[in-house]
Amino acid sequence: MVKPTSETGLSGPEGGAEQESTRERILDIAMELFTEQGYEKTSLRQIAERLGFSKAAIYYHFASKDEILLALHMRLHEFGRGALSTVDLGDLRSGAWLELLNGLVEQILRHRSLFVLHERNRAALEQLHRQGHDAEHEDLDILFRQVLANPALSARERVRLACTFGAVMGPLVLSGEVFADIPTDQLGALVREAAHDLLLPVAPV
Amino acid sequence: MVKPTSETGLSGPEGGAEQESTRERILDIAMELFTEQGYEKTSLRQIAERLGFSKAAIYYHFASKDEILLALHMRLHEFGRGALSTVDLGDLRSGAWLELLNGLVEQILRHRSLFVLHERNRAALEQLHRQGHDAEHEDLDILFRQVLANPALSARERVRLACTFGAVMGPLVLSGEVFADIPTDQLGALVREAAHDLLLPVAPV
DNA sequence: GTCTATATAGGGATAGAC
DNA sequence: GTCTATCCCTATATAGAC
Repeated sequence: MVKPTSETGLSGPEGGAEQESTRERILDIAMELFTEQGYEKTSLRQIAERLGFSKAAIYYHFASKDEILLALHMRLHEFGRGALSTVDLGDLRSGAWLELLNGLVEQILRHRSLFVLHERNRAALEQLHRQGHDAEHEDLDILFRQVLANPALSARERVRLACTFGAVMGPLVLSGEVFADIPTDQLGALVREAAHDLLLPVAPV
Repeated sequence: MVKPTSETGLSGPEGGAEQESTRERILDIAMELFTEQGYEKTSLRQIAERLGFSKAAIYYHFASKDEILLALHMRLHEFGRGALSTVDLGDLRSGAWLELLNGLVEQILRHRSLFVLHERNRAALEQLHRQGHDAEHEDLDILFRQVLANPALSARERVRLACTFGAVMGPLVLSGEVFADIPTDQLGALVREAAHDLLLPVAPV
Protein backbone atom coordinates (compact mmCIF):
# COMPACT_ATOMS: atom_id res chain seq x y z
CA MET A 1 0.00 0.00 0.00
CA VAL A 2 1.94 2.95 -1.27
CA LYS A 3 1.14 6.44 -0.15
CA PRO A 4 2.05 9.40 -2.29
CA THR A 5 2.64 11.86 0.53
CA SER A 6 3.40 11.85 4.21
CA GLU A 7 0.97 10.34 6.64
CA THR A 8 0.61 13.31 8.89
CA GLY A 9 -2.19 14.78 6.89
CA LEU A 10 -0.23 17.92 6.24
CA SER A 11 2.11 17.88 3.34
CA GLY A 12 3.66 21.06 4.64
CA PRO A 13 4.18 24.41 2.99
CA GLU A 14 6.12 23.61 -0.10
CA GLY A 15 5.64 27.22 -1.03
CA GLY A 16 4.23 28.78 -4.11
CA ALA A 17 0.77 28.58 -5.61
CA GLU A 18 1.06 24.89 -6.39
CA GLN A 19 -1.87 22.94 -7.67
CA GLU A 20 -3.62 21.18 -4.87
CA SER A 21 -2.79 17.52 -4.56
CA THR A 22 -5.61 15.02 -4.89
CA ARG A 23 -5.10 14.08 -1.28
CA GLU A 24 -5.74 17.61 -0.20
CA ARG A 25 -8.71 18.00 -2.49
CA ILE A 26 -10.21 14.97 -0.80
CA LEU A 27 -9.57 16.53 2.58
CA ASP A 28 -11.16 19.81 1.55
CA ILE A 29 -14.32 18.17 0.28
CA ALA A 30 -14.45 15.88 3.29
CA MET A 31 -14.13 18.84 5.62
CA GLU A 32 -17.03 20.52 3.93
CA LEU A 33 -19.29 17.48 4.01
CA PHE A 34 -18.32 16.38 7.50
CA THR A 35 -19.18 19.84 8.75
CA GLU A 36 -22.49 20.06 6.96
CA GLN A 37 -23.82 16.55 7.50
CA GLY A 38 -21.62 15.09 10.15
CA TYR A 39 -18.93 12.45 9.79
CA GLU A 40 -21.12 9.36 9.93
CA LYS A 41 -23.75 10.65 7.56
CA THR A 42 -21.12 11.36 4.93
CA SER A 43 -20.21 8.43 2.70
CA LEU A 44 -17.05 7.94 0.71
CA ARG A 45 -19.17 7.64 -2.38
CA GLN A 46 -20.44 11.15 -1.77
CA ILE A 47 -16.94 12.53 -1.43
CA ALA A 48 -15.75 10.75 -4.54
CA GLU A 49 -18.76 11.95 -6.51
CA ARG A 50 -17.93 15.56 -5.84
CA LEU A 51 -14.37 15.02 -6.94
CA GLY A 52 -15.48 13.42 -10.16
CA PHE A 53 -14.05 9.98 -9.63
CA SER A 54 -15.09 6.75 -8.02
CA LYS A 55 -15.30 5.69 -4.44
CA ALA A 56 -12.52 3.16 -4.60
CA ALA A 57 -10.05 5.76 -5.75
CA ILE A 58 -10.06 7.30 -2.31
CA TYR A 59 -8.47 4.18 -0.90
CA TYR A 60 -5.36 4.95 -2.81
CA HIS A 61 -4.91 8.07 -0.73
CA PHE A 62 -6.36 6.97 2.60
CA ALA A 63 -6.44 3.55 4.17
CA SER A 64 -9.83 4.13 5.73
CA LYS A 65 -12.51 6.68 6.32
CA ASP A 66 -11.23 7.22 9.83
CA GLU A 67 -7.88 8.26 8.43
CA ILE A 68 -9.51 11.11 6.58
CA LEU A 69 -10.96 12.43 9.78
CA LEU A 70 -7.66 11.86 11.50
CA ALA A 71 -5.81 13.82 8.84
CA LEU A 72 -8.22 16.69 9.30
CA HIS A 73 -7.65 16.48 13.02
CA MET A 74 -3.92 16.65 12.50
CA ARG A 75 -4.31 19.84 10.53
CA LEU A 76 -5.67 21.45 13.65
CA HIS A 77 -3.00 19.93 15.85
CA GLU A 78 -0.41 21.60 13.73
CA PHE A 79 -1.79 25.05 14.38
CA GLY A 80 -2.67 24.39 17.99
CA ARG A 81 0.87 23.47 18.81
CA GLY A 82 2.10 26.95 18.04
CA ALA A 83 -0.45 28.74 20.14
CA LEU A 84 -0.08 26.47 23.12
CA SER A 85 3.65 26.14 23.28
CA THR A 86 4.12 29.85 23.81
CA VAL A 87 2.27 29.70 27.09
CA ASP A 88 3.71 28.35 30.28
CA LEU A 89 0.95 26.20 31.69
CA GLY A 90 2.50 26.49 35.12
CA ASP A 91 1.60 30.09 35.79
CA LEU A 92 -1.95 30.02 34.63
CA ARG A 93 -2.74 32.61 37.22
CA SER A 94 -2.17 36.24 36.40
CA GLY A 95 -2.37 37.49 32.88
CA ALA A 96 -1.13 34.35 31.18
CA TRP A 97 -4.74 33.36 30.60
CA LEU A 98 -5.44 36.36 28.50
CA GLU A 99 -2.41 35.64 26.41
CA LEU A 100 -3.57 32.09 25.86
CA LEU A 101 -7.08 33.15 24.96
CA ASN A 102 -5.84 35.84 22.61
CA GLY A 103 -3.72 33.29 20.83
CA LEU A 104 -6.76 31.07 20.59
CA VAL A 105 -8.85 33.84 19.07
CA GLU A 106 -6.20 34.43 16.48
CA GLN A 107 -5.97 30.76 15.55
CA ILE A 108 -9.72 30.38 15.30
CA LEU A 109 -10.04 33.41 13.06
CA ARG A 110 -7.38 31.95 10.78
CA HIS A 111 -8.70 28.42 10.62
CA ARG A 112 -12.29 28.84 11.51
CA SER A 113 -13.69 26.06 9.38
CA LEU A 114 -11.39 23.58 11.05
CA PHE A 115 -12.67 24.54 14.46
CA VAL A 116 -16.26 24.34 13.31
CA LEU A 117 -15.58 20.88 11.92
CA HIS A 118 -14.29 19.79 15.30
CA GLU A 119 -17.17 21.30 17.18
CA ARG A 120 -19.67 19.51 15.02
CA ASN A 121 -17.98 16.12 15.16
CA ARG A 122 -16.91 15.84 18.73
CA ALA A 123 -18.33 12.37 19.23
CA ALA A 124 -16.54 10.91 16.23
CA LEU A 125 -13.28 12.62 17.14
CA GLU A 126 -13.37 11.41 20.70
CA GLN A 127 -13.74 7.88 19.48
CA LEU A 128 -10.70 8.36 17.28
CA HIS A 129 -8.78 9.36 20.35
CA ARG A 130 -9.87 6.31 22.29
CA GLN A 131 -9.16 3.87 19.50
CA GLY A 132 -5.66 4.93 18.79
CA HIS A 133 -4.32 8.16 17.46
CA ASP A 134 -1.40 7.45 19.72
CA ALA A 135 0.05 10.77 18.77
CA GLU A 136 0.58 13.16 21.61
CA HIS A 137 -2.56 14.48 23.15
CA GLU A 138 -2.15 18.18 23.13
CA ASP A 139 -5.75 18.67 22.32
CA LEU A 140 -7.39 21.92 23.10
CA ASP A 141 -10.32 20.21 24.77
CA ILE A 142 -8.15 18.03 26.91
CA LEU A 143 -5.88 20.87 27.87
CA PHE A 144 -8.77 23.05 28.89
CA ARG A 145 -10.41 20.38 30.97
CA GLN A 146 -7.17 19.82 32.78
CA VAL A 147 -6.94 23.50 33.58
CA LEU A 148 -10.56 23.61 34.67
CA ALA A 149 -10.02 20.68 37.00
CA ASN A 150 -6.96 22.23 38.63
CA PRO A 151 -7.61 22.03 42.37
CA ALA A 152 -5.27 24.94 43.03
CA LEU A 153 -7.83 27.27 41.51
CA SER A 154 -10.92 28.55 43.24
CA ALA A 155 -14.34 27.59 41.98
CA ARG A 156 -14.86 31.14 40.77
CA GLU A 157 -11.64 31.10 38.82
CA ARG A 158 -12.41 27.78 37.21
CA VAL A 159 -15.89 28.80 36.19
CA ARG A 160 -14.70 32.13 34.89
CA LEU A 161 -12.16 30.41 32.72
CA ALA A 162 -14.78 28.13 31.27
CA CYS A 163 -17.00 31.12 30.62
CA THR A 164 -14.20 32.87 28.82
CA PHE A 165 -13.53 29.86 26.70
CA GLY A 166 -17.21 29.71 25.86
CA ALA A 167 -17.33 33.42 25.17
CA VAL A 168 -14.67 32.93 22.54
CA MET A 169 -16.38 29.92 21.02
CA GLY A 170 -19.80 31.57 21.01
CA PRO A 171 -19.37 34.12 18.27
CA LEU A 172 -16.49 32.38 16.52
CA VAL A 173 -17.59 28.78 16.13
CA LEU A 174 -21.08 28.34 17.56
CA SER A 175 -22.89 31.09 15.70
CA GLY A 176 -22.73 29.90 12.14
CA GLU A 177 -22.38 32.64 9.58
CA VAL A 178 -24.25 35.41 11.34
CA PHE A 179 -21.11 37.47 11.75
CA ALA A 180 -19.92 37.17 8.19
CA ASP A 181 -20.68 40.85 7.70
CA ILE A 182 -18.27 41.96 10.41
CA PRO A 183 -14.63 42.39 9.33
CA THR A 184 -12.32 39.80 10.84
CA ASP A 185 -10.20 42.35 12.64
CA GLN A 186 -13.12 43.99 14.29
CA LEU A 187 -14.63 40.66 15.24
CA GLY A 188 -11.39 39.58 16.84
CA ALA A 189 -11.06 42.83 18.73
CA LEU A 190 -14.57 42.59 20.10
CA VAL A 191 -14.08 39.03 21.25
CA ARG A 192 -10.76 39.79 22.89
CA GLU A 193 -12.39 42.69 24.65
CA ALA A 194 -15.11 40.43 25.98
CA ALA A 195 -12.57 37.88 27.16
CA HIS A 196 -10.72 40.65 28.91
CA ASP A 197 -13.83 41.82 30.73
CA LEU A 198 -14.55 38.29 31.85
CA LEU A 199 -11.09 37.64 33.21
CA LEU A 200 -10.65 41.02 34.90
CA PRO A 201 -12.14 40.14 38.29
CA VAL A 202 -10.20 36.91 38.37
CA ALA A 203 -6.80 37.84 37.04
CA PRO A 204 -6.30 41.54 37.65
CA VAL A 205 -3.52 43.13 35.69
CA MET B 1 -49.80 0.62 14.34
CA VAL B 2 -51.06 1.31 17.82
CA LYS B 3 -49.13 3.54 20.13
CA PRO B 4 -49.46 3.15 23.87
CA THR B 5 -48.84 6.78 24.78
CA SER B 6 -49.01 10.20 23.19
CA GLU B 7 -46.79 11.07 20.31
CA THR B 8 -45.24 14.16 21.76
CA GLY B 9 -42.53 12.25 23.50
CA LEU B 10 -43.59 13.57 26.83
CA SER B 11 -46.26 11.64 28.63
CA GLY B 12 -46.61 14.50 31.02
CA PRO B 13 -46.41 14.63 34.76
CA GLU B 14 -48.99 12.13 35.88
CA GLY B 15 -47.61 12.63 39.35
CA GLY B 16 -46.41 10.10 41.85
CA ALA B 17 -43.46 7.77 41.75
CA GLU B 18 -44.85 5.72 38.92
CA GLN B 19 -42.84 3.02 37.25
CA GLU B 20 -41.24 4.31 34.10
CA SER B 21 -42.99 3.29 30.94
CA THR B 22 -41.06 1.25 28.42
CA ARG B 23 -41.23 4.15 26.02
CA GLU B 24 -39.50 6.38 28.48
CA ARG B 25 -36.95 3.76 29.37
CA ILE B 26 -36.08 3.61 25.70
CA LEU B 27 -35.73 7.37 25.60
CA ASP B 28 -33.50 7.40 28.65
CA ILE B 29 -31.16 4.78 27.29
CA ALA B 30 -31.16 6.43 23.89
CA MET B 31 -30.29 9.77 25.41
CA GLU B 32 -27.36 8.21 27.18
CA LEU B 33 -26.02 6.43 24.12
CA PHE B 34 -26.67 9.27 21.70
CA THR B 35 -24.74 11.56 24.00
CA GLU B 36 -21.82 9.19 24.45
CA GLN B 37 -21.42 7.86 20.94
CA GLY B 38 -23.48 10.17 18.80
CA TYR B 39 -26.79 9.47 17.12
CA GLU B 40 -25.53 7.70 14.01
CA LYS B 41 -23.08 5.47 15.79
CA THR B 42 -25.79 4.20 18.06
CA SER B 43 -27.78 1.29 16.68
CA LEU B 44 -31.24 0.20 17.68
CA ARG B 45 -29.82 -3.19 18.50
CA GLN B 46 -27.57 -1.54 21.06
CA ILE B 47 -30.45 0.27 22.69
CA ALA B 48 -32.55 -2.86 22.79
CA GLU B 49 -29.71 -4.87 24.22
CA ARG B 50 -29.40 -2.60 27.21
CA LEU B 51 -33.09 -2.86 27.86
CA GLY B 52 -32.97 -6.62 27.73
CA PHE B 53 -35.15 -7.16 24.71
CA SER B 54 -34.79 -7.34 20.98
CA LYS B 55 -34.30 -4.74 18.34
CA ALA B 56 -37.66 -5.15 16.70
CA ALA B 57 -39.48 -4.47 19.95
CA ILE B 58 -38.52 -0.83 19.71
CA TYR B 59 -40.67 -0.47 16.63
CA TYR B 60 -43.70 -0.99 18.73
CA HIS B 61 -42.96 2.23 20.55
CA PHE B 62 -41.36 4.29 17.81
CA ALA B 63 -41.98 4.24 14.10
CA SER B 64 -38.35 4.94 13.29
CA LYS B 65 -35.02 5.78 14.79
CA ASP B 66 -35.53 9.40 13.86
CA GLU B 67 -38.63 9.51 15.99
CA ILE B 68 -36.62 8.62 19.04
CA LEU B 69 -34.37 11.59 18.47
CA LEU B 70 -37.39 13.73 17.73
CA ALA B 71 -39.04 12.71 20.98
CA LEU B 72 -35.90 13.65 22.85
CA HIS B 73 -35.89 16.95 21.02
CA MET B 74 -39.49 17.57 22.05
CA ARG B 75 -38.57 17.07 25.66
CA LEU B 76 -36.33 20.10 25.37
CA HIS B 77 -38.93 22.11 23.49
CA GLU B 78 -41.28 21.63 26.38
CA PHE B 79 -38.92 23.29 28.82
CA GLY B 80 -37.70 25.92 26.41
CA ARG B 81 -41.19 27.19 25.81
CA GLY B 82 -41.51 28.34 29.40
CA ALA B 83 -38.26 30.23 29.51
CA LEU B 84 -38.74 31.97 26.18
CA SER B 85 -42.37 32.97 26.46
CA THR B 86 -41.68 35.14 29.49
CA VAL B 87 -39.42 37.40 27.50
CA ASP B 88 -40.64 39.99 25.05
CA LEU B 89 -38.36 39.60 22.09
CA GLY B 90 -39.20 43.14 21.02
CA ASP B 91 -37.27 44.95 23.69
CA LEU B 92 -34.11 42.95 23.51
CA ARG B 93 -32.24 46.07 24.38
CA SER B 94 -31.92 47.02 28.02
CA GLY B 95 -31.98 44.43 30.74
CA ALA B 96 -34.27 41.98 29.01
CA TRP B 97 -31.22 40.10 27.82
CA LEU B 98 -30.08 39.35 31.31
CA GLU B 99 -33.49 38.05 32.16
CA LEU B 100 -33.44 35.77 29.14
CA LEU B 101 -29.96 34.49 29.92
CA ASN B 102 -30.81 33.91 33.55
CA GLY B 103 -33.79 31.85 32.53
CA LEU B 104 -31.55 29.89 30.22
CA VAL B 105 -29.06 29.19 32.99
CA GLU B 106 -31.85 27.89 35.17
CA GLN B 107 -33.21 25.61 32.47
CA ILE B 108 -29.80 24.22 31.64
CA LEU B 109 -29.05 23.47 35.26
CA ARG B 110 -32.33 21.59 35.52
CA HIS B 111 -32.06 19.60 32.32
CA ARG B 112 -28.39 19.58 31.66
CA SER B 113 -28.16 16.18 30.04
CA LEU B 114 -30.75 17.22 27.47
CA PHE B 115 -28.72 20.24 26.49
CA VAL B 116 -25.56 18.19 26.25
CA LEU B 117 -27.36 15.72 24.03
CA HIS B 118 -28.32 18.53 21.71
CA GLU B 119 -24.89 20.03 21.66
CA ARG B 120 -23.35 16.73 20.70
CA ASN B 121 -25.84 15.90 17.97
CA ARG B 122 -26.37 19.18 16.22
CA ALA B 123 -25.86 17.78 12.76
CA ALA B 124 -28.45 15.05 13.19
CA LEU B 125 -30.92 17.43 14.79
CA GLU B 126 -30.58 20.00 12.06
CA GLN B 127 -31.41 17.38 9.51
CA LEU B 128 -34.50 16.47 11.46
CA HIS B 129 -35.55 20.06 11.22
CA ARG B 130 -35.03 20.21 7.49
CA GLN B 131 -36.83 16.96 6.78
CA GLY B 132 -40.00 17.73 8.63
CA HIS B 133 -40.61 18.25 12.29
CA ASP B 134 -43.21 20.69 11.12
CA ALA B 135 -43.84 21.66 14.69
CA GLU B 136 -43.21 25.25 15.54
CA HIS B 137 -39.63 26.29 15.42
CA GLU B 138 -39.01 27.95 18.69
CA ASP B 139 -35.62 26.49 18.89
CA LEU B 140 -33.04 28.08 21.04
CA ASP B 141 -30.45 28.01 18.30
CA ILE B 142 -32.72 29.54 15.74
CA LEU B 143 -33.95 32.18 18.12
CA PHE B 144 -30.46 33.21 19.03
CA ARG B 145 -29.28 33.43 15.47
CA GLN B 146 -32.20 35.65 14.68
CA VAL B 147 -31.28 37.95 17.50
CA LEU B 148 -27.64 37.94 16.49
CA ALA B 149 -28.57 38.88 12.95
CA ASN B 150 -30.79 41.77 14.04
CA PRO B 151 -29.61 44.76 11.97
CA ALA B 152 -30.93 47.18 14.58
CA LEU B 153 -28.11 46.15 16.87
CA SER B 154 -24.54 47.35 16.65
CA ALA B 155 -21.77 44.93 15.86
CA ARG B 156 -20.52 45.24 19.42
CA GLU B 157 -23.89 44.41 20.85
CA ARG B 158 -24.35 41.40 18.60
CA VAL B 159 -20.93 40.00 19.39
CA ARG B 160 -21.39 40.61 23.08
CA LEU B 161 -24.61 38.69 23.03
CA ALA B 162 -22.98 35.76 21.29
CA CYS B 163 -20.17 35.87 23.83
CA THR B 164 -22.65 35.80 26.66
CA PHE B 165 -24.45 32.87 25.16
CA GLY B 166 -21.14 31.08 24.82
CA ALA B 167 -20.14 32.02 28.34
CA VAL B 168 -23.22 30.25 29.59
CA MET B 169 -22.68 27.20 27.43
CA GLY B 170 -18.98 26.96 28.30
CA PRO B 171 -19.15 25.78 31.88
CA LEU B 172 -22.64 24.30 31.68
CA VAL B 173 -22.64 22.16 28.55
CA LEU B 174 -19.21 22.26 26.92
CA SER B 175 -17.05 21.32 29.89
CA GLY B 176 -18.11 17.78 30.57
CA GLU B 177 -18.12 16.81 34.21
CA VAL B 178 -15.32 19.00 35.47
CA PHE B 179 -17.68 21.07 37.56
CA ALA B 180 -19.46 18.18 39.18
CA ASP B 181 -17.83 19.10 42.47
CA ILE B 182 -19.37 22.56 42.56
CA PRO B 183 -22.88 22.79 44.04
CA THR B 184 -25.52 23.63 41.47
CA ASP B 185 -26.56 26.84 43.17
CA GLN B 186 -23.05 28.17 43.32
CA LEU B 187 -22.36 27.19 39.75
CA GLY B 188 -25.48 29.00 38.58
CA ALA B 189 -24.59 32.09 40.56
CA LEU B 190 -21.10 32.23 39.14
CA VAL B 191 -22.34 31.86 35.59
CA ARG B 192 -25.03 34.50 36.01
CA GLU B 193 -22.41 36.80 37.43
CA ALA B 194 -20.21 36.27 34.40
CA ALA B 195 -23.12 36.91 32.04
CA HIS B 196 -23.84 40.09 33.93
CA ASP B 197 -20.28 41.33 33.58
CA LEU B 198 -20.36 40.62 29.86
CA LEU B 199 -23.60 42.46 29.23
CA LEU B 200 -22.82 45.45 31.43
CA PRO B 201 -21.07 47.62 28.85
CA VAL B 202 -23.78 46.85 26.33
CA ALA B 203 -26.98 47.01 28.32
CA PRO B 204 -26.39 49.23 31.34
CA VAL B 205 -28.94 48.93 34.09
C1' DG C 1 -4.05 7.24 -10.22
C1' DT C 2 -8.45 5.90 -11.28
C1' DC C 3 -11.63 2.31 -12.72
C1' DT C 4 -15.05 -1.95 -12.24
C1' DA C 5 -16.56 -5.55 -9.73
C1' DT C 6 -17.27 -7.77 -5.66
C1' DA C 7 -16.99 -9.35 -0.82
C1' DT C 8 -18.81 -8.59 3.59
C1' DA C 9 -21.04 -6.65 7.29
C1' DG C 10 -24.31 -4.00 9.69
C1' DG C 11 -28.16 -1.16 10.13
C1' DG C 12 -33.04 0.15 9.61
C1' DA C 13 -37.33 -1.60 8.95
C1' DT C 14 -41.40 -5.16 8.19
C1' DA C 15 -44.26 -9.44 8.94
C1' DG C 16 -46.17 -12.26 11.74
C1' DA C 17 -45.92 -15.71 15.80
C1' DC C 18 -46.70 -15.82 20.70
C1' DG D 1 -45.59 -5.97 24.56
C1' DT D 2 -41.87 -8.60 23.13
C1' DC D 3 -39.76 -12.14 20.04
C1' DT D 4 -37.89 -14.49 15.65
C1' DA D 5 -36.98 -14.30 11.11
C1' DT D 6 -36.17 -11.93 7.19
C1' DC D 7 -35.75 -8.26 3.63
C1' DC D 8 -33.32 -4.73 1.67
C1' DC D 9 -30.26 -1.30 1.36
C1' DT D 10 -26.09 1.20 2.03
C1' DA D 11 -21.49 1.48 3.53
C1' DT D 12 -16.73 0.19 4.09
C1' DA D 13 -13.20 -2.12 2.15
C1' DT D 14 -10.58 -5.35 -1.17
C1' DA D 15 -8.91 -7.34 -5.63
C1' DG D 16 -7.37 -6.67 -9.69
C1' DA D 17 -7.82 -4.55 -14.58
C1' DC D 18 -6.31 -0.51 -17.24
